Amino acid sequence: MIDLKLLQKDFDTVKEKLETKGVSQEILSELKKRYEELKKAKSEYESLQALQNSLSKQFGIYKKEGKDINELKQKVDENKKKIAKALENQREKQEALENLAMGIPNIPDDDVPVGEDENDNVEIKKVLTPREFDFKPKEHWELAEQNGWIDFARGVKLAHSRFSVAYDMGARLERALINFMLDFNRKRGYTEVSVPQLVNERALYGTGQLPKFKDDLYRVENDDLYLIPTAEVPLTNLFQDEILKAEDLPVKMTGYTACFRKEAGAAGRDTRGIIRQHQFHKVELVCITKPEESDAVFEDMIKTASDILTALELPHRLVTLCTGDLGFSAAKTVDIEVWLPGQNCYREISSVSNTRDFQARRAKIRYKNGKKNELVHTLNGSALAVGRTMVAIMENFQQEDGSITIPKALQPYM
RNA sequence: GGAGGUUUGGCUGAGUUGGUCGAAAGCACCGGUUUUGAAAACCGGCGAGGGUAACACCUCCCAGGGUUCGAAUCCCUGAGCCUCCA
Repeated sequence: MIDLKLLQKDFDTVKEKLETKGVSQEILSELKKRYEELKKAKSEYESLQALQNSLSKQFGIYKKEGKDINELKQKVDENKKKIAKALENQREKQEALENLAMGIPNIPDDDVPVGEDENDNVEIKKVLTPREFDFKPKEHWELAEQNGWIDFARGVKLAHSRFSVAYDMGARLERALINFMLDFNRKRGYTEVSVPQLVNERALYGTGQLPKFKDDLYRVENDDLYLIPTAEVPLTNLFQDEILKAEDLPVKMTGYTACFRKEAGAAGRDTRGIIRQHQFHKVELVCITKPEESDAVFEDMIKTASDILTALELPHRLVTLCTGDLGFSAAKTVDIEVWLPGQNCYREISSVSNTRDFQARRAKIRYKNGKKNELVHTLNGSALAVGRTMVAIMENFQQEDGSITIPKALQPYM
């Protein structure tokens, strides 16, 4: 959630920043109005409550002393009615505010390039040079089927479209990659954490998937739980409602989970292959930091993800997302795109975001800064998406006959 | 699935004949005195959120509802933990 005090104090700056993310001034004015209304409703309720409290105290004293309480009782009853009204009003205002505020995206950092969509993203650098092919490289689904690594038809039979089955070397490669990545991250100082892959609504509000992106989540009806779309959700919410000790920061975690997404808005995109599946595997990084350290940690996370690709000999590039392409919770995001010779383009394989205090405010994650409690910064990033790494290995390591070699770094894991 | 117990501040733990209880006490922690230094001892401070220039004030004793002028304390519903039975 954005800082409503900041909105009230410095409306123009917030407005200017959020306009680049597609939020209209009208919505922000409305938000500010509702915030002010809530404050007013709150103070009305509280002064009535204060009166009630002091009358009640008096009531007790009168009774003890045997004084006549009829007059007092009448007063108190009247006030009670007012309180009920004021409380209802306050609740209405609170709800009205939250309904709006929870749907407002994070404010982009100052150094995020302003732009409309992915075409305005800014490349930072390329790492490793793509290999020259003396034959026409195939796309991964062709290679996967030819080698018997992935069975698309049977995935559909078991569930529905966008599900697949990995066999033999395909399944082993997936497992090897998970282990390789977790070890790699662990050596970089990230603690391995294994978390639930079903979470409650509160957690999804905390990281910002709800209320806006409900359509993209799988929900377990009977227990009112959701399948996680990314390990960011459980890993970040591990600390919801907590006040961390300054000396325990930064918390650096890595975790492997399956991820589940309905891909509601992606009809027709990437329908072939395993680029976009309803269930995929991902090794995630999540960090909780003091505000002043989050930039450094952000860089460390990007470096870690990039270094995994380098270790796997996969050419890639780093791209700063422009304001229009920035996700809901992110103040700044750097995507890592891996080179896919079969598709002849770079495709996203990791996305590292600093959400600043946006998620921390929603999930109430704070730390003790001296005497004061302050919101932490939370960051998340993939390191890496396992399925897409498999795609990249297949396409980059394919031979003319369609066979695939395994990157040296991965061989001990196979 | 059935029966019972339990849930209090960072921890331990009082408080359950409803009133001045946001809550005793101890530990931990912070500051001071003392000390060459440390320990011990003594003195003081010490939950969280909102609100304020600072006070005041409001809210929170698992969560949500209810009874009452007034609830940590009574009633209902739910959750977590524990024990017993199936």
